[in-house]
Amino acid sequence: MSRSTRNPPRQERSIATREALLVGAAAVFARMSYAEARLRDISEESGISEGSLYFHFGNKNEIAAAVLNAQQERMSGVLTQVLGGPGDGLRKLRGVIGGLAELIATDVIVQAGIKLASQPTPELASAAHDPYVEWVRIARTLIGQGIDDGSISADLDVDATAEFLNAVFVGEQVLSEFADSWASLPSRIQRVEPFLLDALTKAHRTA
Amino acid sequence: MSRSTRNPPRQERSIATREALLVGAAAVFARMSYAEARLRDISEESGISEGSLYFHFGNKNEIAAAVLNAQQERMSGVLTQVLGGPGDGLRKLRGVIGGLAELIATDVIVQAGIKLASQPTPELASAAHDPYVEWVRIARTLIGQGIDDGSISADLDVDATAEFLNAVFVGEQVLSEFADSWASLPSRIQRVEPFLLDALTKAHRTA
Amino acid sequence: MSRSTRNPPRQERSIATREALLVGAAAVFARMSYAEARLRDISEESGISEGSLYFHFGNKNEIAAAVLNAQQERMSGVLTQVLGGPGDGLRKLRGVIGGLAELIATDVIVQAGIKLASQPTPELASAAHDPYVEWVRIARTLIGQGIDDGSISADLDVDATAEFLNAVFVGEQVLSEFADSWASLPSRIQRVEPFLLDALTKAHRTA
Amino acid sequence: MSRSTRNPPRQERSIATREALLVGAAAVFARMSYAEARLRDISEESGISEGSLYFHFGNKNEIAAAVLNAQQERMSGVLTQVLGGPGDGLRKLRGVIGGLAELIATDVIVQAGIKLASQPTPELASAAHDPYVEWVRIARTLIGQGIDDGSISADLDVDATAEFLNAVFVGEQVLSEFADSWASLPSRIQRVEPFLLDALTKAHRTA
DNA sequence: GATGAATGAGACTTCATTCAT
DNA sequence: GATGAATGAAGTCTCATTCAT
Repeated sequence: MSRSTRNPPRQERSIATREALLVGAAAVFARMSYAEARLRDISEESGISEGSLYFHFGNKNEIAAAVLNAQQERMSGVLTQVLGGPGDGLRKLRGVIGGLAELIATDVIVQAGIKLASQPTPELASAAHDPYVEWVRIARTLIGQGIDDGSISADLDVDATAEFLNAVFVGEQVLSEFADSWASLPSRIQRVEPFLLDALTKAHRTA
Repeated sequence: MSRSTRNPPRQERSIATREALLVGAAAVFARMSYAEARLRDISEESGISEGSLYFHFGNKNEIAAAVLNAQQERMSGVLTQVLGGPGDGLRKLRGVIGGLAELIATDVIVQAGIKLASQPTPELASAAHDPYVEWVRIARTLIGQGIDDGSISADLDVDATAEFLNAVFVGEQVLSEFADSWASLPSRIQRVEPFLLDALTKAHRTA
Repeated sequence: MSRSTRNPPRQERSIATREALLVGAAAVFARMSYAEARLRDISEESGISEGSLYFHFGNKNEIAAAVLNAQQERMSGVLTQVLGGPGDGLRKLRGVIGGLAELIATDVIVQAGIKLASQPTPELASAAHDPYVEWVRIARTLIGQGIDDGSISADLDVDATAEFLNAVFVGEQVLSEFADSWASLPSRIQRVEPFLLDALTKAHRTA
Repeated sequence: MSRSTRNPPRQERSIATREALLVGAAAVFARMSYAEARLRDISEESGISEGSLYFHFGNKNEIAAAVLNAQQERMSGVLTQVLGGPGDGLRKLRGVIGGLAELIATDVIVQAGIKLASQPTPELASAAHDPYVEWVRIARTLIGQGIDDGSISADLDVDATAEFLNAVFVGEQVLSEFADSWASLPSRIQRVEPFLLDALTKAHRTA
């Protein structure tokens, strides 16, 4: 029996340990606040000892930072994929929203990132807010693109519309969190989608 | 100067101490999570000793519960006032949203309640969610009323519309919190109000 | 209506308060250790506020000292009465033991004193042990007297016999305390009395 | 010098730490009440940090419970040894008393157990009283045995005699504790042994 | 690389004591 | 004389972090 099939080489083992810690930490941060989460919880959730945690991460703050980085990567993955795909501005915008909702509903690392963002340690504030900033930037771009290609109503204020979309999206996230069921996010989004479509495509009444 | 003018009687003094603790605690809970907040922070913020805190409240959890109760009362005050006032369903709905936004923007106790609601201790969960439940119930009522009196489009799904309004409202709260400025909430609401009006009054496209 | 019938004059009122505190404190010290007993317990037991306690006694230690003094007085009362009465040495010895057992069974202040003696603060050590010292001194005296008047066996070692009696007496106190029923002390003493009588009156085998 | 001789392996080290805490705690509980004993005292006495205490025991109460368990084991050890040895009922009874007195005089864990028994926390009450119950049960058995084999006077009431022996034994424990010298217990027992022998072997006068 | 065990800073809470009314 | 209210010192316990094996 070769060692590599039964016992992975050190480097691989180490990577697997790190990954287990990351996922375990995400599971913990997804269900309680950063301050409430104890390293012991992460250790139990991941099956890795607390001591090992300090081999892979500098301290509690850094493991949260690593979760946020992983979240950023996964969200970027979805965004990149949708943006590179076919369709007009409106279609892409709906695709982005749906894709992110799907991701949030299923990926514990993204869920953890969202919870961490609502109560950031000063050191984490920037990492926690970056994903939101990126998503809003992309929403703005796609609205502009949609106005150009005619799929979105031309009389819209781009900034106000982006903020509006963001508010709905963030609000639904919080509400699904309250309901203790991130899984409900996609169906929630579907339920309010008619309102979003109306807002984006119908002529807009001035206040 | 008579003694009585300088030192208020015991009973008043005690009530004032309790109030100072409540407001101080709210200020602390409004800027950090329940778990992060130390009794020492509350003591320093309120100018009342930690020992006294335990004369007025049973423990840390109970002072948070008291903040949530105070929040509930203040929100009910606004809701009652608007609901008892004049106007059709749509007007009242806008009044309620505006009134709550104004309250949230200015009242530290309400702000603290909102933050506490996003990371409730099991014991606090119910108290923390009650204000949301009440607000949504009222939104539903007013939408129905608006449909009856013709101020709101008749083809709307009452539940979906209430959820949509709630999502926007909750989302704007979170965004203003992220921006470290609750004060921005009323203007944020104003900025998205055209979208809300459209959604409530224009004929609604079926998904 | 004269004040004195409805509201006792200050001095009497004060004495009554002090007495209530003393009895209340005894009731508390009789059921828990000095360190466990809280001033609040004494206040609740006696119906007198904690603040008042500091008008009548200097601090927690002094109220325990006052309980011990009161115990001393009551035990002396019993001893004096029996010693001044009729009878030979043996009869008086039995009278003292029975009298003290009766007192311990019924008087909460004496019970408190006994418990305090088993865990004395340094400041209380002397006051707590005095009653025991006095009782043993009297036992020795009475044994000597009994030997002289022929009611007690002449070949006894006075000191060893006094220690033996003391051990039995102290042991029965502890056992009735364990049984959570000081009231059982007199019947316990009666049950072992034959052994005591034998020990005091029969010729004694040398070890 | 090889490393292995200087630092014992983890498992041994851990056991040694637990033992040090147990003995240190016993030393503390032997000289002050459970409520007076501070974790800091135990830490200083044992040379182990307070934090470590919570690695080995759940809380202050559990460490006292562990002391009581250890006491139980040691007393059982002595009892088993004497009971399995040679001799008639009287001889074994004297052996048990002497053996226990010796143990109490020298073993700080047993001393601590005795003090804890006099002021038990509700949770500890049962564990604290068990050793007494066992000792009395064995005394009863041996008295019966002694009556059967003729070494103890046949006209004795077994229960009353056991109670009497227990009272003397408990009383001497308390008295040696008062004298701040558990070491005096064996000689105290020796001093009153003639009375015990008389009580057990001479014909018994009815009350 | 991994981990069991140890540590100390600091959190929440209790309680004897004081003081203005 | 009596008391409600306030205080701060000190106690128990938790937990991020370290280190020898």
